[in-house]
Amino acid sequence: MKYDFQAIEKKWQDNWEKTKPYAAVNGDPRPKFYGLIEFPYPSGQGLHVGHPRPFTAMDIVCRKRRMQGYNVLFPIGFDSFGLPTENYAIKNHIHPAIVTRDNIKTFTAQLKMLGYSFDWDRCVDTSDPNYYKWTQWIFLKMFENDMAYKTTMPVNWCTSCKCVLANEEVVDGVCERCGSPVVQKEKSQWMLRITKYAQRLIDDLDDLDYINRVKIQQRNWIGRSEGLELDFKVTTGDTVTVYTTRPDTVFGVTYMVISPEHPLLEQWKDQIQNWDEVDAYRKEAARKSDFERGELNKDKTGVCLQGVRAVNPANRASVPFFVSDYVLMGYGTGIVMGVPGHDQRDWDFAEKFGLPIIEVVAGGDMTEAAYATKESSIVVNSGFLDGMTVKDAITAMADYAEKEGFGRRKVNYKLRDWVFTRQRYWGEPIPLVNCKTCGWVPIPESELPLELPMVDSYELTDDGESPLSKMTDWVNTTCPKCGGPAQRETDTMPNWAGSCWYFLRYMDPHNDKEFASREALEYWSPVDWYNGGMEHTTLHLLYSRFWHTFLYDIGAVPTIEPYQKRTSHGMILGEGGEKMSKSRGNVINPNDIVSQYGADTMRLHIMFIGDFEKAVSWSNEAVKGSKRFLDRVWNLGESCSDDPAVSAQHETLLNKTIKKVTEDIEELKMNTAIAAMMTLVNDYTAQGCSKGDLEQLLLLLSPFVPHIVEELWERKGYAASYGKMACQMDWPTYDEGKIAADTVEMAVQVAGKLKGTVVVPVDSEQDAVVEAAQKLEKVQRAMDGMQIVKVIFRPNKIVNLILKPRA
RNA sequence: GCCGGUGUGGCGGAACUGGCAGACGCAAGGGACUUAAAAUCCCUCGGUGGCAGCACCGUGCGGGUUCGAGCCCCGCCACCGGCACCA
Repeated sequence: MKYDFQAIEKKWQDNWEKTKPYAAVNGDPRPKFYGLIEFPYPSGQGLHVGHPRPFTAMDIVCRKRRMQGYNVLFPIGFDSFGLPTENYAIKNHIHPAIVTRDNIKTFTAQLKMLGYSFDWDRCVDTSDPNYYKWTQWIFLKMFENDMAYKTTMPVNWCTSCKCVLANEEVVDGVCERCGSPVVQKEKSQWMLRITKYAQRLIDDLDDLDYINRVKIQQRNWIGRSEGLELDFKVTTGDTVTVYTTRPDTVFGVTYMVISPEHPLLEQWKDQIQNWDEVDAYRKEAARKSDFERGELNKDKTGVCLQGVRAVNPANRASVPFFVSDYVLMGYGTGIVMGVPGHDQRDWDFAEKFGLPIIEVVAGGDMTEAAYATKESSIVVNSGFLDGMTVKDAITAMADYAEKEGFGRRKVNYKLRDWVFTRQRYWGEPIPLVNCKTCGWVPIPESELPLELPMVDSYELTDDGESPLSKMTDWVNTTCPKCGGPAQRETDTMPNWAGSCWYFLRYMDPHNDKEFASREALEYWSPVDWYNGGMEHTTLHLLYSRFWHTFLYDIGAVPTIEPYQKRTSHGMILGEGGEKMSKSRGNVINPNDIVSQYGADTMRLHIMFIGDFEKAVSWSNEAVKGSKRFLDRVWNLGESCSDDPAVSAQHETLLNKTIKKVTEDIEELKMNTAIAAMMTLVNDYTAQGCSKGDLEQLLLLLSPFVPHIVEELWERKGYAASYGKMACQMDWPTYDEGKIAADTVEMAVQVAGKLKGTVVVPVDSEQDAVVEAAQKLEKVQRAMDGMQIVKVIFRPNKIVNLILKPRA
């Protein structure tokens, strides 16, 4: 017998809409639980099958928490600024605000259709001026605290679209949209000093319950390294500084290299005898994109600076100076010491330019390749360092350099400051004006939000300036400080801005005095459990940790870290295990699954499909199994007896199942939790069940498949007798005593090979089990002509008989 | 190259702390019901040999530790994700 899921799901969704059983209550005396999912970008394609995976998982966790007595905040919103909407708007000549409004409508309907227990009254939308007012406010706080600054830097420029592209829009060196080459172009940009927080963003990870790969990826991205800054005297009369993590190899320096972008080159112009050649090389390097420089990295290029030499501070040797693009301006000092013996890049360079290669750590073959040393390798050819291990020599050289005054210990990070501006329309306006006399001046807080003007054309300009730059009425304003003429900043914030703090707004979404009240922040902070995609680990997750730590420093939020726990889900792939994409035609639309099988089946199946953390491929065929399971549950409602007690025959399995489901949900092992419930249902179906048995099952199922559960809960009269919906009941508890059976089945092995099992009383002694085991036919056969020399015995688990031939 | 991760039936996946490999589901085959089909229900379902009892083999490959290894150790291979001239 099939159930009418369409009618049932509609009925309960309407009910929840009216009765709001999932509303979070600020200041409630119950313990709080804040569960968070990454709010979706409301794209024109609507909800993707990838969304329900994390959403359903957290919905289950939150529904269970409510049943466990928590005051749960499980909010939803929309991250609605961004490029796809803007591009769609350009193509179809519809204003992005309208596109966004329509898309949010679609998303809202789809999310409600899946029965999530969101508190819809707290919904936020990052492109709503009431929201981005506070995004701008936080930016102004950053500006006030010297965390935002403007600088000129190269950006990606599409030669065909004549516009600036975000890094994410550059794929393999070409424009994602038109396939034209992307080149670098200098532009003035607002930057955020995330590097100031590099160390804290590493250190504060220690106390957080993040899955390990997230922590590792963030640490690697920040890229802390400990080393030494070393000063080298140069024949130009200057002293240059290099950064090295390997001061033990200073005696192996045979040349120096400076980055083509280094400003010092310009200063040395008159002393470089082959300046024309050097200058040509610089210009060539400038033309290359980062991508080309990276791609062509195998073949080293460079030019020797004629007339410039450096002196090795360790051994007074004079070494040549080169310019080469394998040295990056953005890391360290833009100058490196060349140690070809122990760095493969330096080795390649030395080979190409015929430079000497000195072995300073024993163990390798310098004619073949650089020798990658270990901490325990021994230093040679290095004066006072000779005979030391690499590890000791690093310390010894650092001490020596500091004592002699030509070096300092130094920590470096790979993390760069955050380029915070986009030359686009559909983003938060930056609330600053540029005044000839006062410089950059923030607009007064009372004028926030600085709203995006409605422009006639939000299309891109030829010169790469933001579409806002053409809005002269809007651009030209007066300086808030001196009252003189001034211009507004016309770039907007990147799409990561709004998501940096949205979880704070959920705590107090309608507040028009502050981004959230102190009481709300103190009550709900921090987010207890945040689930999201691995692809956001070094972007959104890191950015929002940075903002939050900054907000803590200025006293705006009560905790240092925003999220106590972070988990991550795997991707849903198409049928063949390939990424879902329009071009492959393998995109699964959740709508189709819901209309064919119902929301409960969709929810159940997306959880049952596999290990939550791993990528899985979707199978339309397999969905049927989940539907069949729900049909069987429905049938139990028709067939169960009226007995309100849990029946003895199901007691053990039921208690085991409650334990399994209770524990598995906490580890997001929804697949095994569901498997356990399937086993229970199979047992109920085969042996029949009572109303009491069914009641417990429904409570367990309630977070997973809420619609069918509420319907059965009502029909079978539980709702009437308790006066509550199933989702408002207490979570079922289990009794360990009822899980433990009187007897246990133990494995019997002979010489490690399984021969059978014996059923014995729990906690049987070794002798009794061995005796029982020897009665097994297979054991007897194996023992023919043998005697027992040893018995391995693990109570209630296994007995293993070790035999040898009878003498 | 570096850092993570993964590898188990035809498929998705289970397996506690080293203790009965393959739970649960899909597909497949056989049967029941049906005029028939769908749905539902029952049975089989890692491989090889055998009518069968049963025997042997089996968790990417090669070694090792152990009474016992999918799980631990050493050495490989393949795939996935991230970073990548970061000195």
